[in-house]
Amino acid sequence: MEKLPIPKPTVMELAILRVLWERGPSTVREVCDVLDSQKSTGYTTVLKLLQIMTVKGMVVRNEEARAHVYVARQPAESTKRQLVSDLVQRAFAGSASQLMMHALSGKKTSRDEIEEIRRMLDEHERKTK
Amino acid sequence: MEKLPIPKPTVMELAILRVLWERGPSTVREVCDVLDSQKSTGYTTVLKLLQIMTVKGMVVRNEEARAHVYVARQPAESTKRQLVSDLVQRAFAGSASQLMMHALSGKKTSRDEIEEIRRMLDEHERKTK
DNA sequence: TTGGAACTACGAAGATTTTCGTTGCAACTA
DNA sequence: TAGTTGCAACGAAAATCTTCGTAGTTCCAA
Repeated sequence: MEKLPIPKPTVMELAILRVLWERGPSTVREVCDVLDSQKSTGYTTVLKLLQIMTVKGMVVRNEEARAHVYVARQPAESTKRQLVSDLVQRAFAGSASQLMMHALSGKKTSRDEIEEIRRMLDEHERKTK
Repeated sequence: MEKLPIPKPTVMELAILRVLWERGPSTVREVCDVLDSQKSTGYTTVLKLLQIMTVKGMVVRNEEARAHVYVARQPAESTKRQLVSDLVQRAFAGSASQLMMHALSGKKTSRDEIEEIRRMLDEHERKTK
């Protein structure tokens, strides 16, 4: 009954995944505490979300301890790639440069950040040569 | 009763906006035909969406003709900027370079596209100097 | 051993988004 | 004029996503 393609995370699911990526394996309580520091989120709400995410295959959990420990099943990288790719398709007709243009025109992109992007372009070109 | 901040378009709303941006002022029928070429979408579905978008202030319509003519109220640029900004915040903690990195690691970005991005970076740096 | 604290499971309410059936009207046509 | 077609309006169903109340368990401490 495995559905291989893990669906794109919803807004709340992504918020939870970010906590798991950052903290590593975490209990509902731990995820909840982090989220609460940004936006009040009820305990059972987070629990429910994690249960749903388990069914969707986004996370797996270790039930040995009384408080189950959840782990993101996909690494941050591939999920983020999926999100970007989705937006690029839906809003920019597949054009990465268009995406970049609009990212830059947004608020503050520091000089350092621009330099960082250049480094990435070099890197990327070197790798795919 | 004007709510100035136009909300972020949903998936379907964005699809419709893209048609309006591309075609310019269009009737429901025209939008519908374009959308249908990608994914079957019922006429009344598109009509309803456009009515909702009118209430939200995303589009305005000219009711002179029997078939109302809809126009996007925000230019493509600002809406796309909003979408990118939203993703950058939600998935990349505000880092444009992280966004870029994941965009590059996605599909195969052509050499030309990379060059194009470099040009944009130069441009952007020159402008904000 | 009893009571409370911390958890999971579950269902269902709320909120949002998407889809569509129906109705009524206006314009066209045979 | 009677029938047909195209359109707007509307309501409500369907599909998602988010939130939370309640019930049942387990564990610990007094």
